[in-house]
Amino acid sequence: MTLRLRIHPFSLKDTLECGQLFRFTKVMETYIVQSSDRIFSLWQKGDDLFFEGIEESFLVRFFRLDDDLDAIVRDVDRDPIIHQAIQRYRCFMLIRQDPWEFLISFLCASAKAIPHIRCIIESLCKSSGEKIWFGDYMGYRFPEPRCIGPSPQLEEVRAGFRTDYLIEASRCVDRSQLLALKELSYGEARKALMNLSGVGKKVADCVLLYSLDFLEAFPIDTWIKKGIQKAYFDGKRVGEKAMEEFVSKRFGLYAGYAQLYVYHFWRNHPL
DNA sequence: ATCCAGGGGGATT
DNA sequence: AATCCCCATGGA
Repeated sequence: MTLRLRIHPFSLKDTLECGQLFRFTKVMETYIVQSSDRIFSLWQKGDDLFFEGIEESFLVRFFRLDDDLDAIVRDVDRDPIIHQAIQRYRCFMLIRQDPWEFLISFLCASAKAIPHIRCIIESLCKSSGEKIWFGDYMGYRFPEPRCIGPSPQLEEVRAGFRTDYLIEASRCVDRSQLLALKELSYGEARKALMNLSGVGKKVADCVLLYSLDFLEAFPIDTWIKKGIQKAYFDGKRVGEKAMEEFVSKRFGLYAGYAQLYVYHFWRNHPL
């Protein structure tokens, strides 16, 4: 059965393909998406989002339609630069993902290009077995905690130096521990995540923002760093600490949404 | 061939 | 705290 949802400023293509989500396949104009234990299909026509294989309530959480985007954008829109980014990139939605899957995915992502990250993750899922069908499309489930260990199959994933990160995370972390981080303050949760090897500030902030509802997290990667320096510091080098303080003061409680907009703004229009 | 890709860890300054 | 180097892999 096909269901429909109206979402106004919304681009399904950009939201799925912008690098926050890795497990999807495009068949014509339809996306088959896998996230946590779900597999479903989506396509967009104008302001209408059509979907199969999933209930509406899942998508409302998935695309964070439960956020008051108008209020968030109003709050974050604090200078001409972010204003411009919002105008063009507001149709990009922040996707709320499963913390375990997201953590492992971003452990694979360091110093990698997006297409290759997708290959590694697909290969990781394939290596852990468990086929799942959606119509005549066959996918693989994401490996559960404790299911990634030293093995020939894992070697075949060819994750390079990231392999040890995956093994340790699989040994030390489960979903309940990750979800429990939601009860902590942003700073405490961030510190806790950074105890894992392979998790520094950037990856910790991504996990907090994209899977644990810490909207104040503002992941700073190489692109953002360059953009902030050029746009806000007249091209001069800025220390990590100073930059963190700047973005937190400038963008406030919903800095994560600001990050989504300026990230794509600076990637697509290098200064 | 050489560089770089949504980084992180460890040592050194 | 800032800077260097290394980590393993594949694509440009």
